[in-house]
Amino acid sequence: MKKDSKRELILDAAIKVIAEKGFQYATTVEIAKRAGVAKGLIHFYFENKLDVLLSVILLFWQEINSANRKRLTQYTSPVDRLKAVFVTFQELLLRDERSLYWGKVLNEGLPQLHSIKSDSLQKKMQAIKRENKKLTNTIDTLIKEGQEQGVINAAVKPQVLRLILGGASQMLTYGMYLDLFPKGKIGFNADDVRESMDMLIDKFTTTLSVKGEI
Amino acid sequence: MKKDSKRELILDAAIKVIAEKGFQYATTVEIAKRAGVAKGLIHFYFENKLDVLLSVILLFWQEINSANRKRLTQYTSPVDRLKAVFVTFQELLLRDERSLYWGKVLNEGLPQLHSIKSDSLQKKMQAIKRENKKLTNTIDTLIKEGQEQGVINAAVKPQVLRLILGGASQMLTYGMYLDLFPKGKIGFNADDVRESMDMLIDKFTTTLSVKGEI
Amino acid sequence: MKKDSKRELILDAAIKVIAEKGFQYATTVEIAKRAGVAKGLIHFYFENKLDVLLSVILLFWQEINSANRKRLTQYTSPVDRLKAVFVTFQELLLRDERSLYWGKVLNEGLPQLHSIKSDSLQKKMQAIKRENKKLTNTIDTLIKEGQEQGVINAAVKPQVLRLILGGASQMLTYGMYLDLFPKGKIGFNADDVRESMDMLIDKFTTTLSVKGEI
Amino acid sequence: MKKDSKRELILDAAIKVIAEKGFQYATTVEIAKRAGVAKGLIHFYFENKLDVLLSVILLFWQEINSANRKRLTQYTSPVDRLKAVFVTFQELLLRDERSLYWGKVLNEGLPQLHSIKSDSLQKKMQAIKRENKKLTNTIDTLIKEGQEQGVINAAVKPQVLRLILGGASQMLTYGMYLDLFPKGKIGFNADDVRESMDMLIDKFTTTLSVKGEI
DNA sequence: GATGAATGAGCTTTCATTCAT
DNA sequence: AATGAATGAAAGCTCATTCAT
Repeated sequence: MKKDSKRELILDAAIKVIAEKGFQYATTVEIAKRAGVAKGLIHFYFENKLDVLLSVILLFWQEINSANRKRLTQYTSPVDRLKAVFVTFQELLLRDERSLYWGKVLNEGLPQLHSIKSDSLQKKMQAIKRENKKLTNTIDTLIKEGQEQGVINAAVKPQVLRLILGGASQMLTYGMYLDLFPKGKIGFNADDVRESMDMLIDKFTTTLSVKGEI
Repeated sequence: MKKDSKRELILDAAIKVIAEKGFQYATTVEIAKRAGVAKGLIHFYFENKLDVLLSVILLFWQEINSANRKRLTQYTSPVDRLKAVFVTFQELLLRDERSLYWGKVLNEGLPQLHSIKSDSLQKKMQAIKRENKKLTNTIDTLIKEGQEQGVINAAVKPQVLRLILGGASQMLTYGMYLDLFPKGKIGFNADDVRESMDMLIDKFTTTLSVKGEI
Repeated sequence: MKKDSKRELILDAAIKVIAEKGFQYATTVEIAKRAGVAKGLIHFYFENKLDVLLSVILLFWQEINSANRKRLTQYTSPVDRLKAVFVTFQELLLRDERSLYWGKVLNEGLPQLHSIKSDSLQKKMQAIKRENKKLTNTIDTLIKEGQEQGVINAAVKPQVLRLILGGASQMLTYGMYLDLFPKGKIGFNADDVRESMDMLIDKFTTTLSVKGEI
Repeated sequence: MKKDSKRELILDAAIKVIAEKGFQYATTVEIAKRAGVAKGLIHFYFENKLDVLLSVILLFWQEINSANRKRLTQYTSPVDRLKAVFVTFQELLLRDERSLYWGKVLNEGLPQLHSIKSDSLQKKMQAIKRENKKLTNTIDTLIKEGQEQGVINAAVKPQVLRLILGGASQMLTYGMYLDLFPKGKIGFNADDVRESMDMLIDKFTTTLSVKGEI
């Protein structure tokens, strides 16, 4: 940890600068300045600027999957577990200021695989996709299980429901990010986000005996 | 129309290149090449590269508000009108291939206002924000009306519901965009998107006398 | 004159724009705009932008030599004629506002001959040098005659005296040019310039009987 | 000195290229090539191309004022001190080849202050004007003192005499500059220049009890 | 490990010039 | 004669990356 402290300073600075300026407009000079290290050091710890971005993103997906692994063991019903996934997502992003920037960074499109020459970066990209797919599969599987058990509306295609929930979750979190800045006061807080996501998932479930329209 | 054909070629090319590469990686050279014009012509019709981006975005919001103005007169109930807003959104984006790119371009973060020096671009930014606000206000107002009339769940804050619907809509449309490319087959089509949005909105309404779970 | 009116408008505009911005920063767009004609018309009347500059300069030297031809016939003594040359110079430059700009344009260095490819421009350059040489020769000859007649200090090399008189004349005129602009009020006027040049020349002459140190 | 060697190489190269081509035709590529460095390095040491020009000019005026400060303590009479100012000027310019280029660079018109956006360049311009004013004031003051003591012709306005002397000095030096190039052999040398300036100043003085022609 | 001077490919932008109308 | 849309060479400048210290 002492050993890697500079590397972490760079990653921390990179998340913020990339979130604020976007990947291309985030310059190595500014990242280094924000991290309090010399410009050259970035290329000591990372292959190149893209490597920094990929490292930031991979770290996020690894953390989210790792957090999910722990949390999902606590629930058994598909609906509770589905809610838990999004709670994990929100918790990770709302943990601290730095994490909130992550939500913005993830919006940065990943570069086309074929445009990456370096082998090690190719592998890092594959790792990111694998982690990403892991979460996607988790969600889709939970939805399907819920539909088979008759507690989730079977009329909705799993991937469509995933996109609805993911889109809503992302948008609400993005709202939290904007709230960091004075201009963008949005009128709701982290608790509202959590409740709203739970409520949204409930719209697609019939966990209790029966209940209205689903 | 003949007069502005080259200008439109540039805008069309810009939408695609920006959607594929992102604004920052979209070079003027490539936009010009794709439009089949000399690169100098871009700066004849536009102040600079940013002006091209802003022009594309402004055009979109103007078209969407204009389409809404027409469509909303056809409905009276807040719920129907709310659905109509998102139908307009989907229709505009699914109209043709070019439009689909728009959804991607809109994800490009707008530059910080204070970083724009030029007066005319400042004005263009203001115009975009105005059009954007117009849509936002329309949606929020419809939700509030629905809540006052008791047909939309009053427990959800209007701006939260707007973000949920907007996020879902955007994510589903983005899925359609990915479908353009061989790799990303997503397993649902434009009709699915429309139905899903209607269904999602219905989750928050009690159009029928039945109150159900809302 | 009606025939060439547009050509003259362009030359007039060019003098001012070049004086204000310098030759390179004087754009054809601005020259055309100031002249009230279309940009393309410049290339109808002139081979290229350099041709405009050379035409402006050639015109000046032709006018000055032509004015000298007339004026010099009115005087016989070398000293009077020498003074007359500089009076012509001042008069031409102080004739009107446009002329004053000339003084500034003349400061623009002439391009290296070998960098001019076009034959016709090569010829125009030669013509300018010829006109320039004509004036130089006139001055040097007058000084030599004065020295031979014992009325001009023979200790000064003719070309040195020419440079002294030319430098002083140019500097004083340049002061008048600066006076056009609010900031540069210089505290002397056209009459002061004329008197000063006469006085300066007198310093090097013994026109009267004898008189002190010369 | 080792530290700044590249920066000085750039300044040296810039002086020459600007003198030969004029500021506007002096390209950063050529300055870099002549200095033997990469073109990017220019923008490492200087804000932009204009900054290079301003730095060159400021350096000159600082050197001239500094040299004057030392030299002027050696003389007491206004006339001797006035001559000394121009000797300093000549000496600085004739010190080595590089210095001679300075005379040409100084002829480049300074850009209009209001066209400079950058704060630091605004300050550099102010510094140049201050140094310039310092020399101007020195000369004008010496002339006035001489006039009050009755040794300099009181009929000439100080600023007019300054322009006469300055113009002559500049023109003679410019002649020396042309002598660098094969084509322009001018027939006088550095000693001629110095003597001529002394002689010119003497024309306006009555150092000896004799009043002579003044 | 850490620094920052130095590099140069690649970008946006300018603008003289052309040419169809 | 006159226009101005269109061209493209060439410029200034940025910034990821390298490397001697």
